[in-house]
Amino acid sequence: MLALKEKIKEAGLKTTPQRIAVYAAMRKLGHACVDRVAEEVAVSFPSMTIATIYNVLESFVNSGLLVRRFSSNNKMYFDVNVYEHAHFYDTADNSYEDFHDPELVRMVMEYISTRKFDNFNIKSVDIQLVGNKIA
Amino acid sequence: MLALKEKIKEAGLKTTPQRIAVYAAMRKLGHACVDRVAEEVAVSFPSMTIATIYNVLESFVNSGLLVRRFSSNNKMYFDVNVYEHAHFYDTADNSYEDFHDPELVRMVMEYISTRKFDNFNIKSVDIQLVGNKIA
DNA sequence: GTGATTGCAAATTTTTTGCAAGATA
DNA sequence: TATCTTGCAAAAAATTTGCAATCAC
Repeated sequence: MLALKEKIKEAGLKTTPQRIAVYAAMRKLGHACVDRVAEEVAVSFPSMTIATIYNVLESFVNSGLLVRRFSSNNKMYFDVNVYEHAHFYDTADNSYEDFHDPELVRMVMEYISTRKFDNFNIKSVDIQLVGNKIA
Repeated sequence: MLALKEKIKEAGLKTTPQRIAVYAAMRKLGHACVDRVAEEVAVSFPSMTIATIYNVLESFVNSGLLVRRFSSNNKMYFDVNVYEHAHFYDTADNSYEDFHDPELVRMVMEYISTRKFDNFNIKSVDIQLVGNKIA
């Protein structure tokens, strides 16, 4: 529990019980949409409102504690791992799974760097392996 | 205009004026969200309702005339180019631009194919170069 | 003619907003 | 204590639904 507070403080945010609860939920979930976070938070903090969850998630994104993910179901998703990495994306349930493969990211970044894009400033590269979990 | 009808028929769909208008709009726009399509369609077909636009877009996705794109602003986006290709994604205005580079896609696919994923069936790979257009 | 498609209106889902009350540093 | 954060309630934005009327083949 201390590590959670530390991370929030480190990010330059005040450590409120609500923020701790949301960050703990994200630590547990890894990737999640808002209602999934709400569901998880409700276990230990049922009085927390959905507006606060939105507030907290946004403050986390703005301070670099979470990153938003790309989705194809018109909902916000967040990732607790903020370093650049690839993902599996399951189109059946819109879930993510990390694909930890620094070599792949490095290879793509290196390839990109050989190209000149004078009309676009690339900040990151997002790679998703799209498909479905095998039952 | 004939090519549009042909494509729709080819996809196994009845060629209604509404579908032609939506497909023409997508051909012009390349990538678009629903309200952008509606705006474009309204020029030539102002009586068309938003529900029909959703219907048509969905029928197009189901029949392979369009593909959905991943976005980070909780809205549906569609791509008129259905073959696999990478994109620039501008986080400032949530716009896409094609990054036609078959070599990149091939390289990543080849790299992926050297890995065994026995719990995930990969259908496609989505690569987005995330950043901002330079003014 | 028949089944698919459209239009409409209402509902649902997801996200945002404004502001008063409360908590943190 | 001053400022930031939370809770609430309402609104806005985006998508979906049901059904009757219309259209394409």
